[in-house]
Parts: sequence; structure tokens; C-alpha cells
Amino acid sequence: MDQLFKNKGIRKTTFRSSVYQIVKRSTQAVGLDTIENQLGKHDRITLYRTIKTFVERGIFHEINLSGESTKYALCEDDCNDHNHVHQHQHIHFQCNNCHGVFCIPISKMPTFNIPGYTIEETEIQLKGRCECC
Amino acid sequence: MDQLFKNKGIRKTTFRSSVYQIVKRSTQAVGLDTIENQLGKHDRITLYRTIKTFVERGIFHEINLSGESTKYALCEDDCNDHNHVHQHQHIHFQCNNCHGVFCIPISKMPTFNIPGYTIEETEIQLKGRCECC
DNA sequence: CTGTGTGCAAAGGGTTTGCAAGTAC
DNA sequence: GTACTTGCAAACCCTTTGCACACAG
Repeated sequence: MDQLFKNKGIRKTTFRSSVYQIVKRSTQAVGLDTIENQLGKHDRITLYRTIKTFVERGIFHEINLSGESTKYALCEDDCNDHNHVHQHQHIHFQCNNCHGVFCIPISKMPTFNIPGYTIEETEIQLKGRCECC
Repeated sequence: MDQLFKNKGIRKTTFRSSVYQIVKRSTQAVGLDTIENQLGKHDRITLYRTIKTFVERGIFHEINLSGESTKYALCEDDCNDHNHVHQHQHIHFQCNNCHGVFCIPISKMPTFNIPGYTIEETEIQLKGRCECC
């Protein structure tokens, strides 16, 4: 983690380490509320800024599913600043039962051919039932 | 439109007609700001309620793309009154240049097979360059 | 006439901004 | 020591709620 923060050009602090660990430990994408619950006493404003920094630096990526609050997951190692979402070879799955959101790697993203449109990024969101439900 | 509103069990008013027409006329999904710009003098609170009603009754559908505010488009079942079949499979495309959001019907949605997961809904979001850009 | 819809005011809630004190390097 | 980070307060916005009046059916 020391190296990661250094690579991204931000300082390592207790607060940032905690936030990073919470998301890293989780088997699924986590929302702000989940992070806050696990943080113990903390300042919410600082958390907003921390997450914003992580997203900007390509440490976290945002997942926005319809009707859900934003969730966060770790970026893969090769993400670079501001240009990381579409590089992920994974889809986002949300369980209709437990509402958990998972990043699921897939070997081959489907391609689309739409006359007149040039496609640069593909984001796939599935809903259904997860392994545990 | 009279019939549509009647079917959905809501009254036809000048305000609702205006909002509906703005979205219907548009070739792309529209945001709250776009609707407001086209409405002329109006009460924003009423607009919130109108949109909420339309979404609840299946007249509009919401489109949430990462980093974008919610946009709205007509539900397709309402475009063809007599067609209740679920052939309204479409993807959402956002232009990286003009930022327009389009609903694009496609003949065949890709299917995914993820061991352990049961898939019930598929949402596909593409980004790139639209016809006009 | 009756119940739905509208418009204004005020409240609510989440997020951002400003700034002084604290901390990493 | 310097620049980045944090924590608190306050400001900001967007959205919802309450309520009286207007209007569709």
C-alpha cells in the first residue's frame, strides 16, 4: 500500500489506509454507508475527500447502478488517472436479493456494432441472484 | 396522449402534457435541466413530482450513467400502444463529445453465463461517438 | 362536487467550501 | 520547514414535505 500511494503521488495517512483496507477487504463493492460503519468515529467530510482523491488517482472506481447509491471497488493495478473505468475487463453484478454489488471479471467482453456510432467504452450491468442467495 | 394518461390512471394537465411532449420530441434522453430550459416559467417542485409520477407509472424510464445526472426517456411500451411484448431491448449510448444519451434498440442482447450467478436483467451502457459528432 | 394536481414556503439531507490546526516527508 | 491532510463550521444545492388553492373529471 505504501508503494501504491507513492505511485499515485499521495501521502500515506492513517485515515487513508483505513479507508483503503475496508474496500480492499470487501468481497463486494461498498457504499459510503458501509465504509462509515466500519470506520468508527470519523469525519465524514474527510471521507468524501479521501474517496474523491482515490477515484481521481485511479485507486477506487465508482459503480453507479440505477436506483442505488454509488459504490466503490478497487481499480486494477494498471489503471491510470482519469481513464480507468473502461479498461476493466469485468462486469458489474447486483443481487436482487441481498443487493450486493460484485465486480466479476470476464474473459471476453461482447462487442457491439451500431451503424453510425463509434464505441469506445462498454459497461455491462447484470442483475439477478448472487452465489450466496 | 389523452389515452396514455387515462391508461396510467392520472389526470391530463397542461403541465404534464408539456413535460411529456418535451421528452417525446427529443431524439435523445433528457435531463432535468433540459426539461426546465424548455418549460419556460414553472415550479421546479411540481416538475419533480411530475417526473416521479411518470416514472412510477411507466411513462418515463430513468437512465443513470456514471458521472452523469439522471436522464429520462419514454418507455417503449408507450410508444406503441398496442404492443405489450417485451421487445424493447435496447442499450444506452452516451457520446463522449456532445454528451448526448441515446436509447438504441438492438435485435439481440448478449447473454452471459457466470457460474453461481442467476442473471435476470441485463443493462448495457456504451460510450463513444454518436452519429452527429 | 370530489379528489387530484399545483405552487409557494419551509424543512431536510447530502455534499462541498473555507480555513486553521495537524501531520507526512 | 513546507506542502499536503484533516476536522470543524458553515454554506450550498437539490429534493422532499406541508398545506392552501386551483382545476380535471
